[in-house]
Amino acid sequence: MTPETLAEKVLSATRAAFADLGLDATALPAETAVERPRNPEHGDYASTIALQVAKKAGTNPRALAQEIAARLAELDGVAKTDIAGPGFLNITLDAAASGGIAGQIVIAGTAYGYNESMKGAHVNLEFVSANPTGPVHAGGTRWAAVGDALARVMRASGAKVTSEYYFNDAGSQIDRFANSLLARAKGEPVPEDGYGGAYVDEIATEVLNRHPDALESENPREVFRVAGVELMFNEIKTTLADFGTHFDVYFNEKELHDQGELDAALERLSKLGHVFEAEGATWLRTTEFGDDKDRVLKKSDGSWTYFAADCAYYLNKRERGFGKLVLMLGADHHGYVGRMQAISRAFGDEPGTLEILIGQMVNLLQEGRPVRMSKRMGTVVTLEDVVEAIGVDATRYALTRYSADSPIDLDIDLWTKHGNENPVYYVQYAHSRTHGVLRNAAERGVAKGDGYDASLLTHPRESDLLKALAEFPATVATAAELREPHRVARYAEELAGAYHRFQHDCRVLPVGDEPQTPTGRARLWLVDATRVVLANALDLLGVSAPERM
RNA sequence: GCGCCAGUAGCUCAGCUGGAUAGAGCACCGGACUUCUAAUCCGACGGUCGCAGGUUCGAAUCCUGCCUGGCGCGCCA
Repeated sequence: MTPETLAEKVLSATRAAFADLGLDATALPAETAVERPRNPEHGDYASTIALQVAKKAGTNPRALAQEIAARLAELDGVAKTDIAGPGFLNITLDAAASGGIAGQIVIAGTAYGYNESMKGAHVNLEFVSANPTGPVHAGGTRWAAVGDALARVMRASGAKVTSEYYFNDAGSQIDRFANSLLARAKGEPVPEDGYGGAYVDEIATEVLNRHPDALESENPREVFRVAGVELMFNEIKTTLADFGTHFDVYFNEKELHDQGELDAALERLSKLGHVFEAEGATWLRTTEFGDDKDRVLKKSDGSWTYFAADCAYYLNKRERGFGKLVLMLGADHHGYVGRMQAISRAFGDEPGTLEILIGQMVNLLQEGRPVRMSKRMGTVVTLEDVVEAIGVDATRYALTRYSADSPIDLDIDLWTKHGNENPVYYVQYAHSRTHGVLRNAAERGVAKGDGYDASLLTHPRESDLLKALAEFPATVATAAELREPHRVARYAEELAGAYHRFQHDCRVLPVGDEPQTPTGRARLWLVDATRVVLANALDLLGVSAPERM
């Protein structure tokens, strides 16, 4: 029995109790969940439903819990029910009922964990979106990992997700980039407002390799701009691909200009009555929608602002049919939240149509000291640098195991350790151990068989492991709903721990020439189920699941 | 000044969107290798959940105020 089905049974038992007691059924929630009590004396699962609804229904929580418990106790699979404290409902399952999950998991395979909590949602998920003026830096790297994991987690929860990267290869940032390339190609220092760093030299050299006559051409700056942007962007794309992050759409701001979409957006906003002229410029009255100041769409010199393109891009996404737009920004851009939300409201969309996730900064530590980052000095830490230092798996894992709300101190020394202090190894090693057992079983001709007796899985380590395995779909659903993929990583660590403890205490394969026992066979199913779930969890994070380490 | 985020064990962080005695890893101390890979496991130590109020059967979690730290507040992109 899964926690989900048990929760449904708790709810229907409560409904039945309400009917029999003549209570008002409108006090009942649409759905409920059971939790795993920390204290094993409190059973396998606990429900607080009686505490939650008793007051609303005008009854005593303990008495109500008693009624619910009596009905639950009659169900197949429920071994025991108890009432504790003010009205906690503690439920103990039969070993056979909780052990069945292992077989279900093995059969479901890679599909286990899939849930439909976001079914029907059509999501546009935008992240990274760095302009091609330099390599992806540490902050962008965080989103490359978290955004990709979030896309996977949402898809595993039934949502249709398009991952998208928005960039501009024509703005003044790019001009400064082009000027920097040109200066370095001439052997001059980069301009005051230019970009420093070794990559600028490398790109400049590469442009010269491809266009040996670039400096003598009619418009050298233009040659460097076009070729430099292309080289830079290819490098970014390659780096992201090597990192395992895939984008469905690379969207260029230029397209909005070329298609006249800024004018269209302006017209739409004007018709809606949110645009006004002042000081020679055209403004959007974003303060009407909670922004702290109104924003300029068209400057007094007639040119568009970047904000105007944001409006057009928003409209473009909505017209492509997305009902939910998720935008991931670094904390250094959180000042945009107010105006971006105002765009959404100005177009008449419901609150919640646009969701903006803010990720805090990433600091790199080495030998306990912060690695100072400065674009000007060229000491910016890039995605490639981090990957080179600690590898793709460790980087992705390190960036996805923390809540986006909290700043990360990424300790290079810790994440390069091949030991249990490094969480990614802890999880991957658990996975590889399952393969080890299954490999040994195969070599010795010990078969898992077509079925097993779930009631034999009664060891505390076995029931802990089973309960952990059963939680996976709910973890994925919660991670998707809350946009918090770090929950999957934390879950994987918990599951890995439960497995390590199980394998330590519970012998799976026969010792020496002893025959295979029914318990051993049931355990083999449990090992296989753990293999499936660890692999699925790591896959959601984009981290590899090695069979040997 | 205003806004966003954070403050939980010595350190790094979880805490299942209000539940039972607040957890994990690291560090430190003490144990388990004749192994299914010890990249593991077990035990011990360690807390005024920033502070003060409030909401209720019940608060680390929700509300208000304050303190501390990070980030941000352009007709820049």
